[in-house]
Amino acid sequence: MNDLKATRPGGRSARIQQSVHNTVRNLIETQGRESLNVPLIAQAAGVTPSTIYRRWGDLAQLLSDVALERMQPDAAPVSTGSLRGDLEVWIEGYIEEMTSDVGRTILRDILSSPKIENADACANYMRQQFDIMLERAAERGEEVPSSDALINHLFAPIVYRLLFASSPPNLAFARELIDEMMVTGKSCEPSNS
Amino acid sequence: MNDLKATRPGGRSARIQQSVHNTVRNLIETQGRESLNVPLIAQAAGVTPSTIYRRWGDLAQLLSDVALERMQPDAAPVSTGSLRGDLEVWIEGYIEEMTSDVGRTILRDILSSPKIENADACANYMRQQFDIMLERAAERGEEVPSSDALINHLFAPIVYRLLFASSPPNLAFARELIDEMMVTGKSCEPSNS
DNA sequence: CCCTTAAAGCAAATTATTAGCTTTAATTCC
DNA sequence: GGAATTAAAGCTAATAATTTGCTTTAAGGG
Repeated sequence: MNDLKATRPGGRSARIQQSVHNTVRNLIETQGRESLNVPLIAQAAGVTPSTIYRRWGDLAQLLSDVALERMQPDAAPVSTGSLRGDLEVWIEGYIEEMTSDVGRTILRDILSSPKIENADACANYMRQQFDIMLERAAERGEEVPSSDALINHLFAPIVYRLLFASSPPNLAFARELIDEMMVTGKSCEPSNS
Repeated sequence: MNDLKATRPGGRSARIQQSVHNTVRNLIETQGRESLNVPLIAQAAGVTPSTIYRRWGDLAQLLSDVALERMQPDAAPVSTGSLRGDLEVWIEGYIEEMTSDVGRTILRDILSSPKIENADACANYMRQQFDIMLERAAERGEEVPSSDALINHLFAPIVYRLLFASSPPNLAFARELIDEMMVTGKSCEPSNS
């Protein structure tokens, strides 16, 4: 289910990865993210600190991995019968989840790893969700924008504000972006080839 | 020039802040950002480590401050006689600067502070640049989009890809966004009130 | 089953960070 | 202008985090 490309993924390694990930999530819940450090996590997870340092390198990388796991969709987007409806429901859920301090921290944690892999994986998760909605709409015969258009003009502005704005994006903002989206720029979008 | 809201900004404090900031920039140039740590910076800057810990809290905050300083525009955008031209030149410069590994790291560093202030300040710098271009265009009598529209549909997609895409945005991508921008959605944009 | 080896445990050495106290120098108040 | 005041830096000792070398465990392959 996860990025277990480890050379020896059987049993113990996977067990420890799970244990550490779960421990981090629990500690974030109970103690808050600010107070986390490697020795604390190690003790709570019942492993030795050097295990964490050797597998993840540092706290930032571990938090990034845990945050990425949280961004992985657990289901296909709710189907409402129209692209517009699908987008509204999905974006509503996304904004609800991500405008909290916890949510914004998740995004930052993903980006705080020096490796770009996690950020890229996160973007791909989101794109997949959009693609499902677009494919459904296309099957219904709706005239649909490209997934690039969706990302450029709907998703990117929301993420930009989540990351950079002192006041997070709200539902009204998202709905206006959807409105524009459904009127203009259905296709012929840049694909950054 | 900077966020010197310190209660005692005279002489020494400012000197030390400058010295530390300069040292960080130099060390990033010469040693690379990965190898940086607080004791190293302190020694190179000729201060004691506890000074850095007390003023900045930790390395992430210091790097965030230095990165923010780099994002501060040193001049008004080049004036070309048209909004489109201004945008093209400015975005071209921005992309050239930010698509390098160093550039992308600057953005991430700004976001890696737990305080959102620096990210907000960064967004404001950029908005000011756009506002200058828009005001010029309005004075010339051009029909102009809102700065929100510019941020949502031109700048946000570029930043999104800088942060999340394994392959960074290129000039062609930016030009296509500008093209769309100049044709559709001149006004009535969401302002996230 | 045994052999090989990736990954975990353990402990010592190193390095980073914090905290208490002293000193310096910027600001304030005569 | 010259003390008095105090924010911020320096210094050092204590504490905590990280790295490293070696040992042990257990997964994967003959």
